[in-house]
Amino acid sequence: MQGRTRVKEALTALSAGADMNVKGWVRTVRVGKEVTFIALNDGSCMGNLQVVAGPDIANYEDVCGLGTGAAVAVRGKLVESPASGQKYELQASEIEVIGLADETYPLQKKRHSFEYLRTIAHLRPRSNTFGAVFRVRSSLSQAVHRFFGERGFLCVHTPIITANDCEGAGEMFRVTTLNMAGPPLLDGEVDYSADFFGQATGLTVSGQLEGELFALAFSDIYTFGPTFRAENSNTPRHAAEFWMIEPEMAFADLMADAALAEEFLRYLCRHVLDQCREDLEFFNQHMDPGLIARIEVVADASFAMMEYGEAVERLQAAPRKFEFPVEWGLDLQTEHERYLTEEVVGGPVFIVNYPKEIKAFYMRQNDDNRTVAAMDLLVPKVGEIIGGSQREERFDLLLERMAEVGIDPQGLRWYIDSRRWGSCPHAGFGLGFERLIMYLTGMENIRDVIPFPRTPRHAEF
RNA sequence: UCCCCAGUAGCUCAGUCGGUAGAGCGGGUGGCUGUUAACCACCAUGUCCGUGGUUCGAGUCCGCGCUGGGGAGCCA
Repeated sequence: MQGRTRVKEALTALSAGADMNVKGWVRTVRVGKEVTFIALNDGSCMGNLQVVAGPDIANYEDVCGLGTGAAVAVRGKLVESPASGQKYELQASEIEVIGLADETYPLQKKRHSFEYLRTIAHLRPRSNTFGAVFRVRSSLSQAVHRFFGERGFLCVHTPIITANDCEGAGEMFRVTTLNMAGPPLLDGEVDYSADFFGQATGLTVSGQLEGELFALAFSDIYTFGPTFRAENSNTPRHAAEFWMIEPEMAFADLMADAALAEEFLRYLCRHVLDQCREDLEFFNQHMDPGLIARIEVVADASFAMMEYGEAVERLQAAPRKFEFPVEWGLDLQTEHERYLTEEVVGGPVFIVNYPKEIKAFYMRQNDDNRTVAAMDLLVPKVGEIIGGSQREERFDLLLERMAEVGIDPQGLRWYIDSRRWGSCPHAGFGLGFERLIMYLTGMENIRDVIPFPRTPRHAEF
């Protein structure tokens, strides 16, 4: 007998009777005089395989002494379980102890706080919750690529190291090989012309600008990669390193953009409902009792759409007080967004056509001269989950807008060139991957949906 | 960065009016059992975050610092 059978395959076998090898980590051991039970997990699914060992196996004493966390290989026969609680169990004929775990193993067979588990991020994937989180994360990641692949979108890997420092999308991490203790100086300032790239560089805060260039060659593209923000944000929704999905479509306007965002989000909801059911039920039971119902609503509903101007009117007419003022021209706060999606609409809603003063320079100016073709998708419990826009494709207007907000066109010559030759209407959006995972699992802290999260003062592991 | 809350056994927490510290889980030992994060009995657990102060006496009150969490801002 060769190979290794995964716990998931064993538990879902069509019938009992097969001999198999199963390898994994011990979750609990229950020792008896005549028989010992081991709950074995290999990460392939939420459930454990019950291994039954009798005194007849060679190293029965060692097996009885196993602790939570040990790695073992079990050879045995899959049999119908005589007791309730599981359909099958593995009647062991041989148990090899591969890696011991003594009583100092930090994961106990009890509930731990998420705060504590963050301090042992190297071990928490062996817990039920984090097993489920990272199975869902992996499955969603693959679903993202499948969604775009099925629709003919080109996957583009935009650069991680960049010299764009004028996107205004947040503070950048500096990338340098200069000696920090004594950098070369020019007129009292650090001389980046002596640096590795001959100029100041940092980690990307967005792949959008490069993505646009590829959309103007391949029509429909997307990026899915890491993004870095050096903001000192201490909240459950922000990390210094996170993953972002940014599709971009040529010959598309804001409505086409919103249509894609809606199709995309509904596809991903349907995906976890169909493909991650066991893990989702775990979250629904332990984390967020309304989770599955909420995802089902989004998977089936069509999303509402509301003009920014109407949103402001609705907020001003709201029978409740907000902490922050509501007035045409001001940005919507989290409390406003949640009121709109939870109370006014009761489901996902696009807010479109924002005042140009509160949005980025690359968004397309509308004919009213005071709004831009921007959209935010708001969902209950989270607020903004997708932000996108139609881009300003008109050369003169783009330059005009850059001058207004004080961006030096020289640093973005390559971007402006795309409007010089063969420019066309195009649109795209950005979705924070971790926020999607939070939305679809009910996990409430971004640090608990990233394997080894990076936040201010935290880069361990 | 601002505001609020918390820090006590390996983990989760209790600790009253200021009087030298407890429970559950985990661990150890034994018992029992086709068991289900088993059950029963016994045993051991401590820089009460650090620091300075008030006090006869501080886990408890006060100042400062550190760490963690929540809210806000920034945003995805």
